[in-house]
Amino acid sequence: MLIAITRELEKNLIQKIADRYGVHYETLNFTIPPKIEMGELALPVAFDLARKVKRPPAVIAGELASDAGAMPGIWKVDVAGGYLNFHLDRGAFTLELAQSIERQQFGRISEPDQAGKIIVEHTNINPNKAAHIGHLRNATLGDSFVRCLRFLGHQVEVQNYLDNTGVQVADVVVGLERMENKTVDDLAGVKGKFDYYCWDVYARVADFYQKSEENRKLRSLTLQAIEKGDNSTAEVAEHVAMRIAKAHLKTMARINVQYDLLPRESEILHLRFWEKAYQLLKERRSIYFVEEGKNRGCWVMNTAEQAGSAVPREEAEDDEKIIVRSDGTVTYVGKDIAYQLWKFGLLGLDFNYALFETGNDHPLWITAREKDPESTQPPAFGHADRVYNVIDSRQAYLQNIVVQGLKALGFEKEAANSVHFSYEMVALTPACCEELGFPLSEQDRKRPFVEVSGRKGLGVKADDLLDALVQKVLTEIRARHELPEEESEKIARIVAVGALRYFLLRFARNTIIAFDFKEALNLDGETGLYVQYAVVRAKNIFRKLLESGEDCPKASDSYPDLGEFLTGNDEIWEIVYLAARLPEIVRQIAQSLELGQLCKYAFSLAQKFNLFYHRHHILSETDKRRKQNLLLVADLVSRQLEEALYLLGCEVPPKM
RNA sequence: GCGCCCGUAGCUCAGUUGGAUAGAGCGUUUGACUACGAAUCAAAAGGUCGCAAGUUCGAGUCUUGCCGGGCGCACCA
Repeated sequence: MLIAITRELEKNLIQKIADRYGVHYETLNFTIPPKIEMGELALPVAFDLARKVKRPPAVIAGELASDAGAMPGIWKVDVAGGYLNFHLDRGAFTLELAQSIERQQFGRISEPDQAGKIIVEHTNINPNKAAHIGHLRNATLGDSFVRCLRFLGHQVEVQNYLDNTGVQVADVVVGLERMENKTVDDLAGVKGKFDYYCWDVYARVADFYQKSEENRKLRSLTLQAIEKGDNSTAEVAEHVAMRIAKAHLKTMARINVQYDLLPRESEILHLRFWEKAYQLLKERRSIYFVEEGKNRGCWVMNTAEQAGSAVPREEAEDDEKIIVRSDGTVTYVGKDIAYQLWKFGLLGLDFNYALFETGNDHPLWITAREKDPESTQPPAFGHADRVYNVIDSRQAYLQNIVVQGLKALGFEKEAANSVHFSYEMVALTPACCEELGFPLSEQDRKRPFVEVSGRKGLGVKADDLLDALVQKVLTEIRARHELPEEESEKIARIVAVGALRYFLLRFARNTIIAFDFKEALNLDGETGLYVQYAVVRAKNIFRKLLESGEDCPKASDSYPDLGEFLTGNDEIWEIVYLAARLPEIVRQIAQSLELGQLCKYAFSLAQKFNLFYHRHHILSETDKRRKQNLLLVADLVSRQLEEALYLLGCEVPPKM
């Protein structure tokens, strides 16, 4: 809606500028004036034109203002300095917004900006230990991004890749089989949180490897046994990977994260995805065999900007990334290239699929080795036009190689549409490490943060953090309300998840989150809870209104003096205008991938609403028309806030 | 050594493709519940945007150099 008005305005002005000055712009950059009294949209184009036509900006702005006066949706235009400031028709705009919200459109225009299917891959936790806070950041970023894309009308498929045959799983299997002497049957009998159990085992494997060369050899022997299949070690690996994957899904379900498909590495191997990709890479000469030097016997990809025979061997070596090892096994990057090709439908192969039981109503599929004749028809997976891989920034180098692989194969368009959704890690503050009972070296204690390490068992487990949050919220609820325990717990869960997701999403992607319990468990100030509370307050107004037998206003009702009311109330109009900007914010996020912008938006809208709530006591308002206007505003703000919360993956509790 | 990222209030962080007076939260100080529930609101104090040049109508934002910190650059993923 707002976007439509802006586009219309842009189109008209570009034309007017061309007619009057003979200067042609492709786009115009609208900004927002510092104060709402100055208007809703500002355009500094006169500064730029001033240079081009050699006349003062204020004069140019004045001329454009008179041209732009009679445009649809624009009430008036004025000039300040060299800025062109546009004022919207407040009453008409507000009613249109209210109607759009009532249609569940939230003020957006209906068509997506670009058609085509989008795949978002996120979470991707190695299924060998419990999920930690770093994984939560990945999953919340990925999940909220998916929600935003779907809000904009895109078709999105969410994939959570399971590296069920990798080194990390092998390490835990070594620990279980060789250190703990466990068989599959023993493991099946392990009660309690299996992912926690493996967390501890995994943390001890490093020491086990340190002890002897023989122990270290077990790693590759185990890995080979897993890849080969049909043996007891492979069975243990299968048990571990799937059981832990289920634990991860359960953890993620707690924070409202769901997936459409679980592609497994084992299928990429068994269904020979890699062999197909290997063949393609060799045919197109994207990789080559090295006869001598340190990479002797390997198939490598040259990652230099301009590779050529002119470069001496020793230098070329530094730019080579090994894709196939000298023992003939493929590296992770190789498998990832195959997987990425499949995502775009370029591999000419497909997985088999089976439904995966999750206990919730969202259907989840998993790749399977064999076709299941009994299974219902799976949806058409893959064949994306655009792919986002949510992976932390330390893997930027590898993501680049995958994209280079696509380019080398001639898939330029797909390479350009492969996006590394990069974000920085969650680390621990030194204080947090000590709280967890981890001794730190003198050097580490001086550092701003300490990296989470699964190998050392150093990290805050996702479920533990959530439990701590739920407990904290629960004590707050008990102090405020007398409710049945079950209801308190339900509210506590919603509030805790809101707080957690908001906390993880509010930072910019390339900000390292130095995790600290005090900060993460904080429930004051800029938190998800604050936004939830604003909605709860708004809903209380409408609940009371209904209880007293009055009707809630509808967008289709008549509001005879709404325009006048808003013209006389800049503060209230400012709230409405901010509420209308939700789709614009979401559209920005589709570009910037910065979910923090949505947090900031929701928070500032909630802040303005709380002030509004404080200043205008609606239910006791005696002027009927004024009351109706206030109710309309409260309603539309509350609904936009609820939608923003939904996009952040947060729910609204019935009370708090 | 090469590549990428970050230095903004006491602390934790925002700051759209360069735009109008650099913003939030926490913490500190002070005030507001007989109200749609105060998990709230109001007010105050707090800044050489790491340093120095440059680009231009305009720089926290772009360029270069320097200082300080982080992350990559495996026949691991």
